[in-house]
Amino acid sequence: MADVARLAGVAISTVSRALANPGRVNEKTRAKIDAAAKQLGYTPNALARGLRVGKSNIIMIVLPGSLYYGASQVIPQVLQSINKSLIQDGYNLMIANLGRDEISERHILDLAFGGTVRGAIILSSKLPEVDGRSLATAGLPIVSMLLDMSDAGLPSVVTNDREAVRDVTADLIRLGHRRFFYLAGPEGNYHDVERYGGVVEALEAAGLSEAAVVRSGGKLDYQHGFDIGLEAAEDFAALTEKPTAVIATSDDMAISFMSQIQQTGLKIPDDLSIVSFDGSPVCAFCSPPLSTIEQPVEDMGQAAVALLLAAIGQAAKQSAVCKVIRSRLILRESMAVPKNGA
Amino acid sequence: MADVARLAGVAISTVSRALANPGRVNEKTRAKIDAAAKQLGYTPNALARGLRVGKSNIIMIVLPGSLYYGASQVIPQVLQSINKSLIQDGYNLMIANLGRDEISERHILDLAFGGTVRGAIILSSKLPEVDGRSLATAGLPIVSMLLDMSDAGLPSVVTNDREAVRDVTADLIRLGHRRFFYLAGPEGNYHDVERYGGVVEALEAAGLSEAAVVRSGGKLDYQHGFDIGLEAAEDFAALTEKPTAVIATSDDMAISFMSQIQQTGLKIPDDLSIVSFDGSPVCAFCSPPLSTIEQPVEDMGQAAVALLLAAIGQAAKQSAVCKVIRSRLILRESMAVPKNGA
DNA sequence: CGATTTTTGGCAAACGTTTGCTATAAGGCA
DNA sequence: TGCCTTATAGCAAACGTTTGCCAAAAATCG
Repeated sequence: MADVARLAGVAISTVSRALANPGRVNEKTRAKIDAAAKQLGYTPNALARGLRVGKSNIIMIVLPGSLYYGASQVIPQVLQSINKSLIQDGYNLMIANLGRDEISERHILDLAFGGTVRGAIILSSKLPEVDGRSLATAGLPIVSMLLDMSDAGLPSVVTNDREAVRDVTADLIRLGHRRFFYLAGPEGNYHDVERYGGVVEALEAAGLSEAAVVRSGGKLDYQHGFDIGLEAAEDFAALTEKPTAVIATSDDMAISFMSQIQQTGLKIPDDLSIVSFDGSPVCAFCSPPLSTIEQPVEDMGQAAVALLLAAIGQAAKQSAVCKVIRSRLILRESMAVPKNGA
Repeated sequence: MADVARLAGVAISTVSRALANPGRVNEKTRAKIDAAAKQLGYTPNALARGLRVGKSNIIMIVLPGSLYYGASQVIPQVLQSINKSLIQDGYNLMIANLGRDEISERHILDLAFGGTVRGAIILSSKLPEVDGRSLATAGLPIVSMLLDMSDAGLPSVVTNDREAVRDVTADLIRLGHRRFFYLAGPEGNYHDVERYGGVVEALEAAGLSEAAVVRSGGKLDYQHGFDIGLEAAEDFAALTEKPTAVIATSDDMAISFMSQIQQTGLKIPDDLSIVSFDGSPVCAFCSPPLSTIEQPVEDMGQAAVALLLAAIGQAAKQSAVCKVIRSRLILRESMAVPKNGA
């Protein structure tokens, strides 16, 4: 920086002000300084700035291992949209994987308490906590994505899962379906609770009882979506009275389930309608094309960043809001009026 | 840190030595210091350390936008395996998207020249370069992944694409196929050159001419894989003399192509065999299940990290090696002896 | 017990910025 | 010219570490 100052013929403090602050310096000298910096190929040292200012420009995204697999593309899309939004405000994105091991937790806490990161976006239900240090008490702005954790004081961005699944169940009822098969994610999981709740609400609204839906799965995590579908196909085969509509909580489940069930001779959608979650592009090319509820992850990413930057902006912690992004049903041929049987 | 020193009853310099360096302090006092640090919930400030030591512990991964889409899961798997490997050595992973815009390039250069990152793993064919600053001259250890850039002096990790596609083409020839349809990625792209080259090599080895293969695509980037497959289906329909085997350079292409082509009444694999690239899990559940050449991205990630850490370790730049990870053909029903026609 | 080695204390400089301060310089206005 | 406003210079402290140095203390050894 001293070199730049010398070349531009100004003081070192002026260079600093020109480069960091916006309006504190005359436009003419700023131009001179910029030119000098460019000529020298000078780039301010981010570590030094961060140290001096007491805050970094790095945001960390906490990803549970379970999100990594499957055709749904949520991870890449989330990362891309979040990174894009962050960059516009001069922030960088750092990845932090959260596993079941204490090491990954400790690692995340080190990042938080060590001043490396300025804020966090978490896609996990659990906040790392070990040895008395907890991410919740790190004094770090945090927003939760995918899961509503506004009760715990974290601003959150979620989709209207419950409503979406309620609507699509109502659609199925309207088509004439009366018996349902529900492919569950991990038991007790936020998404599973919401989605199953939506099914039940729709049933009740139509005067049907919860007995109209058979649950399958619930043991495996979403990352084993394909396996869940396969097991569900076995469960389905064992049923004496077959449901006519399937509601799957991920595209992976739906795809493997459908593939398996078709080999037993069942026709989709004539014998069985299927709808699932996530909006994976590949669903369009299944046979038959699969109806799916799109997760607007890009919008969610943007919203999460907006919330986080707002939280960074204001010192005092506001009350936690929960922003709901509407998901969208992509209707394809896998959903139809039940033709055979019943 | 001063607090920790006081509580442990030692000097501040001893605390520093105990926490940062390994062997410079007695085991007993180190334990005392660790206990004090834990009790106080102390975490060393990474920015300050980085500033003082002159190097950060952050590695940046440069991702081109084109990699983000599709069912192939390369991005998540690469990120996960790289991050996992890095953490074991105390490094963190930062994401840097490389678009076609100058802004993203400038951003990456700022990270490199501003001392934020210690090294980079790039999955892009182009090194950011603007205003005389270039990533190549940032004095940063860099390794290239997916693309062989050892000619340009970058240690690289790639798969044996050419060989893999040569082998599978030879398999197809052995099954009796004589006319081929090749779904290309972007023209001139490293992968496309390698893979197409493999096809031609296999043809020549079997005494067939390059005329035995019809190319389709080449205009769109891999991120539009599904579209490429759809267009290819049109191209295929227009052919008077139909090939009996398809070699697709991504699973996305193969999936949409197969879906489309089946609607014209063609049977797979009886009328047409298909094999593709990437090893997406979803291929197992296509109808028929799709043969695909698995990209061992996790191994590649590990290897890339190993290479990078080695480069960081030794000050002087060694000659650039190119590490080849073997890919694996997952054989499924989409490849068979041509039954009809011919 | 004295000699030697290992460990620690204490000090201070350094890393590259930012920022508050005062003082000087430049420019505009009456 | 004198006064006021605005812009910059120059200085110095601060951010939280690491690290070289030397001296002091402790441990080890013969």
